[in-house]
Amino acid sequence: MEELDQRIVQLLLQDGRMSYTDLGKATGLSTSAVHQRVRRLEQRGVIRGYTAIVDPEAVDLALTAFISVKPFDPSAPDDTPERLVGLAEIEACHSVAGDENYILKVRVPGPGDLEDLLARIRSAAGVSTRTTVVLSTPYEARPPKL
Amino acid sequence: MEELDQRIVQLLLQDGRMSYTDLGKATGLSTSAVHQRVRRLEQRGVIRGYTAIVDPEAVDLALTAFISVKPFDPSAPDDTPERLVGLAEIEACHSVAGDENYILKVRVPGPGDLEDLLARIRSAAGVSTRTTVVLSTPYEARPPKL
DNA sequence: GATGCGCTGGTCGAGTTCCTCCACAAGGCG
DNA sequence: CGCCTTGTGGAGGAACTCGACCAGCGCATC
Repeated sequence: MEELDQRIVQLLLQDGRMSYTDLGKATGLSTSAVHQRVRRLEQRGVIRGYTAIVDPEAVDLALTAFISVKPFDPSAPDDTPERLVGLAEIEACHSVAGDENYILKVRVPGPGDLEDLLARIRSAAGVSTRTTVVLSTPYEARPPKL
Repeated sequence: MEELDQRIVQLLLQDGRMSYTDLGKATGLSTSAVHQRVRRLEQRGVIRGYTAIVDPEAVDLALTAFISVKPFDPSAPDDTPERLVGLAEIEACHSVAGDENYILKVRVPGPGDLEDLLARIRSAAGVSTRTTVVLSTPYEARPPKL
């Protein structure tokens, strides 16, 4: 990816609502040119979308946890992600190397909901779980430096 | 938080670039009223910012990993997050319950960079590390359901 | 080595839409 | 009643978006 696109992406990572006009000023391009490039980045899949960064506690999702997941039957075909995709509390699902197969990042209002969620995960995917509760998060969702 | 704010936040989680006019149509409020509410949400810290969601591979950050971190000296005052905040490869830092003290989420171009980063983490924070490499991520950064 | 063609990626301008601020109204509440 | 909060509506200015046009470049053709 070339220099200009990279700078545009960098700027949009830092402020996803920046206007095309400002992006143009920051990159030395005209508004239309920037707009065109952003559209291309979007349809190439480099930019997958935009979102607000929200304080989880303010929306009643005070409890974050990582759940490591391992199928009961390692020989069965592994469709864990599809089985879990319907659980909205799961923010992310990573397939990982190591003892367990997947790491899930989940957010729930409180401990009771976590207990409930764990039961639903186990029954939906046929897996055993190991949960690591997040006590606090010093930082999160930092934009990467390109 | 009341119903209307919640719906606005929900919409902005799904599309961080939605215009105030559209937010108004979706919530039945006038453009000005929505704008006012969003501003309040921002300055109350409910909305911390906006960002583009970018395909990591497209920006040469193909390797994601979780690094669990534990100080060499458990009795020393723990300022690990501050010591690591300067390392741009670290996307998130969570203090967790369990055997280790923190879980870091990091992104680097490749294995060599991970090795290098681990060395920098250890020397900067005086910690031992255990890293879990992400093989693939079925989904990530899903907007929570409010 | 020129000529000419198509492609890519840029500027410019104009019409439309959106943002943003302000004045004012409607509803709690002491 | 007065005050605070939260809405509405409108107007001026800024931003978006589209089309027309242009410059550079690769390349087949003469």
